Amino acid sequence: MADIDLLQKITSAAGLSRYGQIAAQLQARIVSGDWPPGEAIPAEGALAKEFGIALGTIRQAIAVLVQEGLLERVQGRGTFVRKGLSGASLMRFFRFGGADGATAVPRSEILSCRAVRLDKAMAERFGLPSGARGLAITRRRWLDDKPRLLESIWLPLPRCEALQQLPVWEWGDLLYPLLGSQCGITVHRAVDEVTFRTLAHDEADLLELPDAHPCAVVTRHAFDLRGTCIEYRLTRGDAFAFRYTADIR
Amino acid sequence: MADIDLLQKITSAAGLSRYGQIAAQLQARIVSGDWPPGEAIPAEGALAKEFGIALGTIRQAIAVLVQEGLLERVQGRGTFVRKGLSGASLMRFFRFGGADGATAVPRSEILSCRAVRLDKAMAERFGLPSGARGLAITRRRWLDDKPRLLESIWLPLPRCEALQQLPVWEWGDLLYPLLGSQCGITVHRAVDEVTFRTLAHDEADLLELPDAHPCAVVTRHAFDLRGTCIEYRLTRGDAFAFRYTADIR
DNA sequence: TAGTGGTCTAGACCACTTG
DNA sequence: AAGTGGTCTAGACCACTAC
Repeated sequence: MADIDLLQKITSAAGLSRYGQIAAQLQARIVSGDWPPGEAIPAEGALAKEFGIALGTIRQAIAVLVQEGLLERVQGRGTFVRKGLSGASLMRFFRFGGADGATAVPRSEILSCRAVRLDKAMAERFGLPSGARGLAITRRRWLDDKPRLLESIWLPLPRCEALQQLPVWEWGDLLYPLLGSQCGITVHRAVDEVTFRTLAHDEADLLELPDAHPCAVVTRHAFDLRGTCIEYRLTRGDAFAFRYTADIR
Repeated sequence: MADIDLLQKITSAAGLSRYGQIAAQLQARIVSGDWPPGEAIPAEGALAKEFGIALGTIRQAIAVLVQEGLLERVQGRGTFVRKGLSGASLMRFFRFGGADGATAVPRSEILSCRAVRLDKAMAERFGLPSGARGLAITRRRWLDDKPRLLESIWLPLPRCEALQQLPVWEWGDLLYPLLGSQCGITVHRAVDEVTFRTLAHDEADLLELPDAHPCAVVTRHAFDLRGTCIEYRLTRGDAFAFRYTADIR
């Protein structure tokens, strides 16, 4: 009992509750790949026994990671490591044509893909030194046989080197599953910023829209399980197809 | 014990856990005004005793309402009914000029305010019969001595009747605190939908922007504690001042 | 010092899923 | 039937806030 009290005081001094510490340890195992995405983690009872804590406490730790979106609980089946984002989530911002336009995956056409020197700002995003190398990709996305979105994507090297080996016609329509299978990167979180401007000449040409047509610009930072930025993306689409819903409080 | 088991079975049959039921009862007291916004609710121990349940269960019930945004817990002080939205939250979508533009409250200029017959769609939003009366308000909002936003607001009558009695020059810059003080309505949730279009002649005039200038349109449905829609608002602003950040997962 | 919420324990039984 | 998470109990002590 005295041991437990002492331990409690030490952890409190460190600024973390017991379940907070446990949550951090569980997170470490997920991040390290010890428990891969889609797999079940050990049962509550087993974990409680392993850490030498009560059931309620391990449940609290798990609840933290569920809240963070790292874990998913399913009654009767177990607790699972969440798979990464599908990547189709960018379409949340646009509604093109048909009724099922929201769910359909637009076809991807790679316009260019080459290794480049990252400028200072871009390298900093990826936590790399200035002048580090990256992959610069230009992509056009089609829906209903019409060009809908224009994307400029930057990825850090050498982390995404495997992509260079794979011919672009084998990439498929979604980047994130590709990052998972080829580079072992799970995209766990993305932050999108929306602004608005008019299209440049070349952009308008590629999107088959009039010159200086209004467009919505979505700037995305995507992060892996560790919280490291692993993608910077600039998406442009017809402003008049933009539609977004926000729920406040 | 047998009583408790029986009760458990009945409640399960009803599809609600014990803490779910308790949460519903607490919510009812909040909605009814029994526990007004900003006030503390009784302590956990007192509630547990009143409902004849364990501490952990009442805590779970409270957690539900915290998650819904109805309650707020503060260690050492108590659990409080959350006050409604301030109404300034619409500025989340726009960044005008200065650094503190995000926090500043724009000055409100009421252009018109009159009682009208609501059309079918509008009456349905408010849960009123077709042809019911409502208040139609046009408002222009200023920041840095420039017109920034144009708002068309509809409110249900007779719920908001008190507003008609008050001269518009005494309304102040924020609508929601006014709805609280004059009509006893707490705005607890809002759903905003963003689209883009170009300005009509009259709109461009009022915003001192060129004709057919691109604009962002925010369509808002606001709801009270009961979940009833109590405001429909259409806000228009310069598209080039639009900026919004979304965090995915 | 008294009262509040925050953390933690060591059990019990229930509901759901799978084999 | 066995294993999982979901609900609930009846306590204990700690950290924070206010008087």
